[in-house]
Amino acid sequence: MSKKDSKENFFQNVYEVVQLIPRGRVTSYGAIASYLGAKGSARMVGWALIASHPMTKIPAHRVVNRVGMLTGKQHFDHPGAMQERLEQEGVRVENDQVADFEKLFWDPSKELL
DNA sequence: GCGATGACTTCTT
DNA sequence: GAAGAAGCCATCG
Repeated sequence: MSKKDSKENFFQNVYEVVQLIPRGRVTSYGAIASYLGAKGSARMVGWALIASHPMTKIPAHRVVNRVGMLTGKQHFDHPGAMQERLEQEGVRVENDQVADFEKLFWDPSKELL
């Protein structure tokens, strides 16, 4: 831990935020990135989830893109698991897209504030 | 070491 | 308003 600390911190932050997402709620990569200060680097958030998925048990299915589309469902154990899990939590998903995404949107910088 | 790709977002045409 | 291109940072080939 010396120079890599910054990067690790970013990953840790993502895990914390995603784990703090209330059940039946979803968020976007940009929101997390912006909250962490990586505004513009939403891709890193996605990478963090990929790395975190097999590492930590975080509800990555609660994280979707800006339009609420389950873009990363393919990265789950089984395609469709993401949607099933969301529905299991009370989130309605249609055509790999979160219904009422704006309503279920969970902004860390606003809700967590 | 350079090029290409990726669970995205935002600006510009 | 919609479509295309660029930007961002890290990992893989």
